[in-house]
Amino acid sequence: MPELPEVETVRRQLEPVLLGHRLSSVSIADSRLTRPTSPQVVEQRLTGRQIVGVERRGKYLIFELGTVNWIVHLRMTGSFTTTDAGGREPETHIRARVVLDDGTVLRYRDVRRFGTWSLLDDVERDAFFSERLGPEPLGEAFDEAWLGTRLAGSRSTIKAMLLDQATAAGVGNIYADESLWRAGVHPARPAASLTGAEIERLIDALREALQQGIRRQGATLRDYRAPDGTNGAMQDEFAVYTREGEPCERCAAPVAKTRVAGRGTWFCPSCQDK
DNA sequence: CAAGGACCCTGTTTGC
DNA sequence: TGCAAACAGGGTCCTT
Repeated sequence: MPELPEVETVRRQLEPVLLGHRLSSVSIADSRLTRPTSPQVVEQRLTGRQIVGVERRGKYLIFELGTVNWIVHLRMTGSFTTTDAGGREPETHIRARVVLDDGTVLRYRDVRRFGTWSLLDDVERDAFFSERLGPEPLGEAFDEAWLGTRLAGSRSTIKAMLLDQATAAGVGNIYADESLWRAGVHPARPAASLTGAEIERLIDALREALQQGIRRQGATLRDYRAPDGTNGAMQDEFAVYTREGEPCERCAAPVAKTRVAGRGTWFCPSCQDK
């Protein structure tokens, strides 16, 4: 489940491979990928373009192609792999292939076919992001004033608010649970009940969890792979996520699993305040 | 109108 | 043991 750290890892690996190169050929094997646009139209519009930027916004990858932006969301099981790197990449569920002008082959794999590719010009892109994404949690705009205002006007749980991409772009199930544990806040707490001190702690906790995820090149639970084919290592450092029954490393109480905001949720029932 | 649920998918896990 | 049902979850759309 690629979240901000996983997508940022993908971006950092793809940037040096793609930047400055042209797309010699593009073939898309899954018509779902580009809906509602047809794969043929997207193939034709991508082919021959030069990649002048490789960016990320929330969980979206943005390949800047001059007059158009190729925007990719990996959703649950999407991944890019570059070949020539030993040919060890999986052969199943390849939904698209891109060949660069230097012969590099970029493969797009997506078992569950939830991922999306779209082409937007700069105006469309800005509108697309501004109407659904809040600030980058690692950026300056994500501060106590912003989060405090959002939480104060909410009647849902803090976990649901963290998962809302309009609160902080790029947070998913893993980093929501990990940051709430770091902050010592129970995931089912009403968002509006957090104190100023808790909001400050949560901002720091979220940033730390995301930065740790980036340092560890993301978390590989099942499908996620970096473009060079390697696994992330963040799953080895989870404090609570998927660790039901194991001792909390802060207070030794067993980690509990429950369901919050419709998602599997792991937390320490002893040191995350209800 | 905010909030919760269904849905899209397919491979894996669970439960009878 | 075998097989069907449940589950996983990001984002969108629909309902409450």
